[in-house]
Amino acid sequence: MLDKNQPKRPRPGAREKLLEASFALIREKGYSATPVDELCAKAGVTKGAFFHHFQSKDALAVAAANSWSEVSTAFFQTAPYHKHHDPLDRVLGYLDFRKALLKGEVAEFSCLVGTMVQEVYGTHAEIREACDASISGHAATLEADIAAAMKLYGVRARWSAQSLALHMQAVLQGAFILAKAKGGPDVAAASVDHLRRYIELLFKADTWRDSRGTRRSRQCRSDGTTPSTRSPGHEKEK
Amino acid sequence: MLDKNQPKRPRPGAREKLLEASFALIREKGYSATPVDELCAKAGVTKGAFFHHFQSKDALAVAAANSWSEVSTAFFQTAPYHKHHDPLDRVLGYLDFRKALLKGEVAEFSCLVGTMVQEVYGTHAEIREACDASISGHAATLEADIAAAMKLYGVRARWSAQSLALHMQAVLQGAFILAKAKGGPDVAAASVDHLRRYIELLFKADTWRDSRGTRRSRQCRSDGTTPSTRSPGHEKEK
DNA sequence: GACTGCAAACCGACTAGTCGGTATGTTACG
DNA sequence: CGTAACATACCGACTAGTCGGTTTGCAGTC
Repeated sequence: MLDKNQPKRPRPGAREKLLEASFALIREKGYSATPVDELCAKAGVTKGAFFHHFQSKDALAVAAANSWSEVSTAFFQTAPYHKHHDPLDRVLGYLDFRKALLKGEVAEFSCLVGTMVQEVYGTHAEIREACDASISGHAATLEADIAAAMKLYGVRARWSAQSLALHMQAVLQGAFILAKAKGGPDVAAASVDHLRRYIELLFKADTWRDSRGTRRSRQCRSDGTTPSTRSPGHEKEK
Repeated sequence: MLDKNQPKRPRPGAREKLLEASFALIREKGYSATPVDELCAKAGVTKGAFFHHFQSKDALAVAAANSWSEVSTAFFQTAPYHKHHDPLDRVLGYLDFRKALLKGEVAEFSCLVGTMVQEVYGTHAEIREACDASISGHAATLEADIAAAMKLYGVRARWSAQSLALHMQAVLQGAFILAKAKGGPDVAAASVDHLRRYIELLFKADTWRDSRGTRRSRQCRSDGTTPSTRSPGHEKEK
C-alpha cells in the first residue's frame, strides 16, 4: 500500500531494523514501557536515526502495526494449510498451524498488535486503527474459507463467516493473555484445541441434517513440518 | 487472606480510594502509562498518602490485582445464575451474565488483570503471579459447575473441566481485546455467543449417545434484569 | 471530661533520574 | 555540491520515590 522503499533503497536500513526491534521489545515489555533509547540500542542505531525515520514514537507504533500486517500476511500466505482442497480443512489447518507456533517464549509467538492495542486504544486513535486493521485484515483472510466451507457443507447458521473469523482471533488473543499469565504456552494450546473442536462440532452438527459431507472424523493431527521461520517478527539476520 | 484492617477498621481510607482509582485508570490507559500522580488525583489523595500505603507503584499493582480478585469474587457470587439447579444452566447462565455486562465504554467492562498482565508478565513477576491467581481463581469457580455438568450429562471427554474453564476466560479476554481494537462491545458479545454455542454443542453432542438429559433445545435467552452494579470496579459512591 | 502521649494517616515540596524530542553536526554517495 | 542517511550532544518535561512535618483518632490518666 504505502511504499516507502519502492524506487531504489538498496540499504539494509535503520528503518527496518527499528521495526524489527519494536516487534521484539514491544511484545516483550509493552509499548509504554519500551523507551526509544532501548529500541535504538536493540536495533543498533542511534536516536538521530530513529527520529530521522519516524516523526515520533507513536508514528513508529503505527508503522510497526502496518509492517506487522504485511509481514504476517506474507508469513501465513506461504503456510502449508492453504493446499487443502476442502475449505474446512484449510480452516482447521490454520488452527493446527497456529498451534504449532505456540512454542518457546511467550514473546516469540504472541501478537504485536494485540499487545499494543490494549495499552493505547483509549489514548492513541491512530495506533488503535492500525491494530484494528491488522487484526481484522487477518481475520478477513479466513472469512473466505469459512464461507466456502459453510456453502459446501450446507450450513445455514445464525452466525456469519465474519463473526466466526473474528471469534477465532479473539480466542488466539485470549490464549496469549493466559499464556502470559501462566508463563508458558500450554494453556494457549489447550484453548486452540477447544476452538478447533468448536469448529468441528459446528460443521458436523449442522451437516448431520444434510447428506453432503463425506467427512471422516478428524482428530488434531500435528501439522508435519514447522515452517522455516517461527513467527512474524522472528530474528532475521544475525 | 492478608488482613491489613483486621483489628479495628481504621478509616474509610485513602487505600481503598487508590485501589478504586487504579481499577478505572489502569483499565483505561494501561499500567505503565498511568502515573502515580494521576492515580492520586483521581483518588483525591496526595502522593504522600500513596507511598504511605504502598511501598511502590508495583506494590499497588499487586494489591490492585488481589483486590480485583476479591471484588469480582464477591460480585459474581451474588449473580443470579447460581440459582439454577442444572449445573449446565449455571455455566450457560454465567455466559449470559457476562454478555449482559458488555455495554458502554470498554474500560468499564474489561478486565484489570488481563490488561495488566500483558504489560508486565516479563518484567514484574509478582504482578504476573497476582494476575494469574486472579484469572485462575475465577476460572476455578466455574470448574465445579462444569465438572458437575459433565457428570450429570455423562460426558466422557478428552478435555478437562479445568481446561474448559480456562478456555472460557481466554475467550472473554480475547473478546476484550477485539472490543478495544474495534472501539465497541459488539464483537465481544458475538464472541461470547460463539463460546456459548460451543458449550451447548459440547454437551448436546456428547449427550446424544446417552439417554440422560431431558434437555430441551436452548437458545440464547436474555438474562432478564441486569444486576444493579455493572461490573467489578464500578463507580461506587458518588 | 479535659489533658497528655503516641502512633498511624496524611500532606506537599523536593530530587534524582528518565523520557521523548531537537539542534547541530558528519559521512557517503551521486 | 547537494542531499539522504545517519551520529552526537543536549534540553525541558515528566516520573517514581523521599522526607520533614502536620493532622487525626484514641487509650490512659487524673
